[in-house]
Amino acid sequence: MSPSRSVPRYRKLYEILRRQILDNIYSEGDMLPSENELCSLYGMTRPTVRQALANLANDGFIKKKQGKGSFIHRFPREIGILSVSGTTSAVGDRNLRTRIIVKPHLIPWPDDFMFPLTGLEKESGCIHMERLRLVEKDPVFYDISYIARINLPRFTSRKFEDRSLFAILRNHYNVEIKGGEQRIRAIKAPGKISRYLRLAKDQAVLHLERKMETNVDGLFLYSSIYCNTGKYSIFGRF
Amino acid sequence: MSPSRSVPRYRKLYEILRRQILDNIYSEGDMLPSENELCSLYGMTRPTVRQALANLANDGFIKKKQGKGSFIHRFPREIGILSVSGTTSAVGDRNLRTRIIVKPHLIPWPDDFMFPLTGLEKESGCIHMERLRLVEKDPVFYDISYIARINLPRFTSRKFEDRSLFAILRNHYNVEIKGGEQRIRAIKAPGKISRYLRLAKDQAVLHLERKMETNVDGLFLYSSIYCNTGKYSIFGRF
DNA sequence: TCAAACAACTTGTATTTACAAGTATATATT
DNA sequence: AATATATACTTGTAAATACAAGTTGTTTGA
Repeated sequence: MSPSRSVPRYRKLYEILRRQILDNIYSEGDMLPSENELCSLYGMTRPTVRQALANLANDGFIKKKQGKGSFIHRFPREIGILSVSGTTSAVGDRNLRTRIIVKPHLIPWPDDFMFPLTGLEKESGCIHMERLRLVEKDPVFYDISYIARINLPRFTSRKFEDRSLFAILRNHYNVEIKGGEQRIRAIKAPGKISRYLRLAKDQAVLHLERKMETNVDGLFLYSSIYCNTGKYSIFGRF
Repeated sequence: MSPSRSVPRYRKLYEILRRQILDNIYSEGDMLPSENELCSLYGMTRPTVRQALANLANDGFIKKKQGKGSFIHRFPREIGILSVSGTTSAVGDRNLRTRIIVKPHLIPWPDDFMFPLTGLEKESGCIHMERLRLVEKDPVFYDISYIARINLPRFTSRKFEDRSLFAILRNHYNVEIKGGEQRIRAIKAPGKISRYLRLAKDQAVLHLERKMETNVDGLFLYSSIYCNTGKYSIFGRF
């Protein structure tokens, strides 16, 4: 009956305000309506409103000041070095394009994988893909992804050209990244990657090995990312 | 009169549980007492207990499962790549020592500083220090710090040998890191730093430029960190 | 024996109420 | 006019209460 089947009210208010902030309804430093105003606007009580605001503050969309109000903070905090939405937001607003180097296909897991795997993951097989990401036509990231084939029907036949891997996982499979861990090194890139990134002789790259947890139990995403930081540097908030 | 002058009750419970977790009272995966048990144990109501638990979950100390309970999660999420407590927790439990290369002293701000500065910062002058950090006797980090001299009396005369810069700021000046931003590159280190880090010829290092926000209005901490990732890699959770 | 239903736990959501504490403005006082 | 003071806002903390929803073990029934 109710169109809101089991979506909490504080969550709905969170989404509404988040949408408004992302759509530039407010500008940097603007004050949100006060908690009491939000209460009457959306017909809920202060604890509910406060939970929504706490989440927004936690995600870096607003900053709260006792006695004053809640203020817009333009740049939401990112998770990890690169944003959860993939590498997209890490390089700002610049034009970012993706070239598939190796289309998603099933392989056996590599022998000495960068992270230990569970039994379930080993049994499920591994979806592997490699993508080159270009910023303003300069190759900047070489991204090697590994995903266990757990509840991902028809995954290898999807088109990955435009939208990011994360967007597809989120929209078609309701998979969301919850957190993860990563190792970072400055190393020399392998020859093949070195050519794709058009590296100078002896030029080092930034190498990330990441394991990402999802909301799906037992499903993790792995990626090995090589970054050419010669022209663009990786930027992140925390 | 009350020894708890203005420290909220949920915060106290947070500190108690955090201390217990850090002191290994529980082991990985253990269940915390239920919310109702915590209520009667510490004489507070569920909303108060829940606020403490929410903060713990947010900091990565526990994971909550509806219908089951709150479970210990050994590794708290870090802020940024390296932990807020400095580089200490980024390399795990290994023996980490600090050598002061350049003692804290007042300098004019560098001309082309890595981040834009406010007028107040420029007027206040800059405390500068350089430290070499060794993991198991291997030099791994070369850390150059810059702090505006805002409300930091007798700062340059303190001893920085043992405790970290962050510990001193926290304990003596009530300065806490709230967030920040950083740029990361893989580059060749300058000669001097290359020698301190005992780098091989042409070996690249990871270079971080960080700006950290604090709870003090207008006070930011800046650091430029060079990491030798040849032997140890930087590990982080998010 | 097996399976469904129930009961007893857990955390999640939400309301209502109250007061404390920080901030800014208007007002009265000197 | 300058300075206190009151006031009306804001967010912060905390209680008491109620029910929803997920999990687990037990009891009941076939």
